[in-house]
Amino acid sequence: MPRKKQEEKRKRILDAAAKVFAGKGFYNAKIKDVADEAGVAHGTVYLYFESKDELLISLFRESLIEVVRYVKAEIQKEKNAEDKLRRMISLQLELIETNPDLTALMLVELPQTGKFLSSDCTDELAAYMDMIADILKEGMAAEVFDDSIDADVVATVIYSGIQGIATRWVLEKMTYPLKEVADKISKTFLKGIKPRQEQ
Amino acid sequence: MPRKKQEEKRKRILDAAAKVFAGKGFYNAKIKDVADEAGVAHGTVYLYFESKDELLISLFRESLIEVVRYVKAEIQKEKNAEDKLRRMISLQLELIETNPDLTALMLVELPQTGKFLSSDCTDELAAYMDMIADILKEGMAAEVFDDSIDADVVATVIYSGIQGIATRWVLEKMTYPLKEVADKISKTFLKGIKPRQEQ
Amino acid sequence: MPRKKQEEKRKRILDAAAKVFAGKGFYNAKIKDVADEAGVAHGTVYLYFESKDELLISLFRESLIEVVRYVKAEIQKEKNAEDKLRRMISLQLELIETNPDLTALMLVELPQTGKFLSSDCTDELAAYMDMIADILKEGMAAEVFDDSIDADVVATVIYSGIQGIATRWVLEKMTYPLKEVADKISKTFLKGIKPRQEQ
Amino acid sequence: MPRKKQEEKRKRILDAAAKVFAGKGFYNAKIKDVADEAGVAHGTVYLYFESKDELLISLFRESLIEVVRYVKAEIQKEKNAEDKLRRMISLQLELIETNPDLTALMLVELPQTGKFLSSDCTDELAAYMDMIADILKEGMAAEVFDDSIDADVVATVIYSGIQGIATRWVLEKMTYPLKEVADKISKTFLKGIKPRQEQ
DNA sequence: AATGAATGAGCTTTCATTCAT
DNA sequence: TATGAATGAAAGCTCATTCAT
Repeated sequence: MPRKKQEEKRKRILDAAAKVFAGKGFYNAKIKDVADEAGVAHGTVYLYFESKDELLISLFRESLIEVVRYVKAEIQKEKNAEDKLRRMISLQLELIETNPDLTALMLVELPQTGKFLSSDCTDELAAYMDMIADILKEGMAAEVFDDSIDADVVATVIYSGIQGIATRWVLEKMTYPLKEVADKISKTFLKGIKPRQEQ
Repeated sequence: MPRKKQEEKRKRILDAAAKVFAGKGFYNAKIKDVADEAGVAHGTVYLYFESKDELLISLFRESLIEVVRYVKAEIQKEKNAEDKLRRMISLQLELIETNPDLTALMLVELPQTGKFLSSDCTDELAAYMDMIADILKEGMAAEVFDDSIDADVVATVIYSGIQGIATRWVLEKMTYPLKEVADKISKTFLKGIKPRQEQ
Repeated sequence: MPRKKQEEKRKRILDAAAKVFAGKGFYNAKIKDVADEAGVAHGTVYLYFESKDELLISLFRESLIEVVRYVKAEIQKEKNAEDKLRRMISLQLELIETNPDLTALMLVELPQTGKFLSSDCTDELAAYMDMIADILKEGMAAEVFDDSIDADVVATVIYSGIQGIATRWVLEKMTYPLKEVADKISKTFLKGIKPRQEQ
Repeated sequence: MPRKKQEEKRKRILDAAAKVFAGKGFYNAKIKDVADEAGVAHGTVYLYFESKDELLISLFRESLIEVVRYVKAEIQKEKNAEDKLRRMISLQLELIETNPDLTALMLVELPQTGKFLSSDCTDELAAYMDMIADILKEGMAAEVFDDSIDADVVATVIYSGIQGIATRWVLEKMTYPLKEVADKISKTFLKGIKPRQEQ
């Protein structure tokens, strides 16, 4: 089988895994379910992935890598830290809206699994968090952000806040559009909830 | 057997479950593990809980109820919305520091499980979120908080932000004290990350 | 506790066992079910019977002994073998109608159990079969029964035939009265199904 | 795997189940026992049968269907009702002699189970009983059987009588040949046990 | 490479039995 | 005696993984 075909099948299995794992949870999902969804025999999954665990980890890692790369690229286009932050938040929510399966999975299974599977995708997650922290630090340096904040703490809070909104959106009926929520989040973090004179 | 003794054993099993489920994850934990930790035979667990699932759900629900009751009571003691919010954040982190097992479980298993087990503990979670939203609304009415914010969205972001910090703390080595982090979080949400003249 | 009370409780448990075992089958019935039905704690059952198996065996043996004694006594009152046979068949069906629980149990569980539990109630069953064979032999000696028949074989066929009718009656809705069936059975065995001149 | 091979393995499991269930009783037999006897892993049993219960039911139903078909076919070859009845009794005992496992199972487990498992094999059993009743009715119409008999009752008695003999044969050492017993049974039912002039 | 029949480790759960009260 | 909480052996069943085809 040509390299191309192979890669394609691998991708099909990964996509199926995202859908199935997101739909019924990693532990409730059977390899057979994933194989069926991908349209292959369940034995075939083992030609591409070592184990069920490895399938999940691969899914996490590769998705995260892709997301980080994409978001980083998009952010470079913005001039200043504030716009970068706004764009990042907005992008993140867009991704969630576009790939709810993968998102649900990350939100719901990654913490679960990340802790117990010996996964290296922690690195990728850290990379993402670092990206946010970097934006913050850039802003602090440029004095558009308060230089007394703790970049790591705030980065974590921002990342988790977005995830929390996403979780709610996913667990509820996924009805309302997330775009308008992005502005509310950005505003919350940028200006805080206490009123300011100058605004 | 006296009622007292019975309740005590039930509690012991719940505590053991919190520890074991937090330690190895719900799906990796065996009923035998919980029983051993509680110092009872594994059959005994089934005298107090219908099934492994019900054990987890009970653990979630009862813990959440207790936490919500406690935090609500504490918050009443504060005069204004800003202090209530600070106190709430601070309390939440204290609780996390005091009961890392339970916290880890909530952070890591609740999303996982909440989605797939037909649990009613969603109600309790909603109650918590509502409590935060209520503080925000009170502050908006008193004009100490910006009245243009969306209380539900911000409540979710705050709640998730705290959880995110907690997750990081739990997944990392749980070394540094969370108390000082509380102030950083409060400040982030109250003042935002953009500098202000008046401060 | 007086001897009298003790015996009464033992009897209550046996009766409960008959009802419960007949109702859901020996293997599906729990000791708890029997205890509940008897109105005692389930631990109490073990004060009167060694084990669940022994409870069943006791039930079988004691009931069989009682039945054999009763039927034998009744039969003595009849003068000739033919009347004895008729009476035996009739009595047997009456007993079935009066104690459907016990009967169902004997029909349904005795074969099952008789084979696998090391039970001595085989003796009692043999005693019953012997009683029938004795009637037949008596009739053969008195030349009211054909002396070419094999008493053991015919006794078995008669006994089983009655049980078969009873089984059907029990498994169906137990509606129609068994009495009239008794005559049909007697006639079948006495005269056969081929027409006779003299009748 | 070819259809043929699959069917063969299914058959092997059914045969093993007949042997094992007959040998130790359904409830005492473990799936592992059946699997071992069939020479497969215990998980394999579940590839062919939904559950232990379903295995038993399948065994009953399929065996009964086969027996009924075979006996019916054989009986057609006989001209008159009397010969048909003799042949039926004789065939039945032959089958018992040839397949003691299956027979023991039917005798011992079918009543037990038929009552508690929601089985449709009652239909098959009824078909068998009907077949006997049909022979009787045919004889009654042709006036070779007494037209005052109740075909259903007599059919039940005959069927049960044969089973009773079989049970005894199975529970005892299965030594003597059943063939000669067949004649005794036939004679019992045809001529009755009371002597006749014409014979 | 792909298949899916077969495997068997390992789990949850049940319930007969025990024994402290 | 009577109770019922506690025990733990044991069994049914699942499903990730393997491997002959």
